[in-house]
Amino acid sequence: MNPRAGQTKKRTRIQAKNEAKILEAALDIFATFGFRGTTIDQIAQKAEMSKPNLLYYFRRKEDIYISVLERTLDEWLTPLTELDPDGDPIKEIGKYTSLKLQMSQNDPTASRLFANEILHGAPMIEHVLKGSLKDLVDEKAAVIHHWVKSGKLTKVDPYHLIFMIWATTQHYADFKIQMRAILGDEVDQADYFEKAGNTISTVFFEGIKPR
Amino acid sequence: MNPRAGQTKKRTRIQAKNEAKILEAALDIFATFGFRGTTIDQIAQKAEMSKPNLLYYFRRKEDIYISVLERTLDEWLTPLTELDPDGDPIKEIGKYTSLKLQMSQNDPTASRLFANEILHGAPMIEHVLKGSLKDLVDEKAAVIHHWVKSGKLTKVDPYHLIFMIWATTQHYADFKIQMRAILGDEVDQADYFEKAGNTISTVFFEGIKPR
DNA sequence: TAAATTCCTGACCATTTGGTCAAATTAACG
DNA sequence: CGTTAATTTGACCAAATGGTCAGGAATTTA
Repeated sequence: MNPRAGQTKKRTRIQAKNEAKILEAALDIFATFGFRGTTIDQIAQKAEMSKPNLLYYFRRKEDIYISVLERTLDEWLTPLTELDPDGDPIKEIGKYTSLKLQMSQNDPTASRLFANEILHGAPMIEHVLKGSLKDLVDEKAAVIHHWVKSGKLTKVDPYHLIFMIWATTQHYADFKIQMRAILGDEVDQADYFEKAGNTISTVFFEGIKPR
Repeated sequence: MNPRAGQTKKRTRIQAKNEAKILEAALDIFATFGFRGTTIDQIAQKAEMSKPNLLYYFRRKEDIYISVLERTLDEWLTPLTELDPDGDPIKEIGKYTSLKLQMSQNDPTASRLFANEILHGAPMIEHVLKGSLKDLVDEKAAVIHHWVKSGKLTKVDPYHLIFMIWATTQHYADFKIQMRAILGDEVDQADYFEKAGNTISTVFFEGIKPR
């Protein structure tokens, strides 16, 4: 019987193993080629199984895509949840930025997957953006707003500050190819992301106008 | 006879009109759905002509895509060329940032088109990135480096500073849907980009650490 | 106006691709 | 071991899609 038909039947070992294998392969392919650019055959090949067998676990291409998105979303939102209202503002924002940059370094596919989805109008995850993401951002924007009010930060709009952090850090995952075209293999060296982090925090904290 | 077969025959009025119509329609569609996500039929419908007629002007889907990319590339690089080595560094970078942000506001499709292309590995424009783009960036990075050396700017890496400017400004085109999900219709108001610009220049110039 | 050229279209084709299905194979279990 | 359920596969289908082509309509040119 099809495993996804019988709601929450007991999950077999084989089932768990194959589903994981599929999702792992799918993340890579979807992140590179987008939803429409990806074929089921590609995923099946990368997951080392036949197409009908893959479709035995996920009935439709869309099901795989949604599963991959959901799986990555949690991980993606975690860093922001850790922004501590009681911590030192500069340190907290520094930690957050650094964490996001690390994610761009260690798991660029996740970033590219979302970039693709959003660029194409976010047809599958719009409700998440308007739901849990918006709630989380609203909450943390309030925290930042409070920091600004109490004079611990320069007067900036909290939302746009968050957008700036997202933009700069995710850029290192999404546009890495452009960076490599300009800087060469340097972008694959170990100290590249360190340099990036230094520049980002210098600009964010001090600004480029000499004091 | 097919207009693209006879190299540089005299361009007809009809030809010029239809080619422009096609490229305009194609920009929109390609920017939204990416190369593989776009069908020739979609472009033909938006350009108000039949598919065979469209293929009379551009023999292959790829030809349209490349034309659209090339057409937008020049416009895209212009602002950076205007960074004046003899101007005031803060003013020059402010002008550049503001110009790029304006482009995200007025022509977000162009930004999305490139984002798509680069996300997918830049298969069509890699040579441009490694060529004229790299040259231009190298040149302007040298200018910024000089500004830093002479103490007119905080000590930052020129390349990463340029990347930061690209990231923050283009984010307002590429991720507008996410912003709208979080902020609502505010993002379509006239003063939204003004607020964005203010935040960006405050952070870039002053930093978020209070003086 | 008549010939030549450009422009346009409906019909058509080959390939790709998402998805199905019956039947074979393997694993699980009493 | 034998029965039952889960897994895998090759063959197949229908729709979508990139692209072709012969010929008709419109436009330019002589």
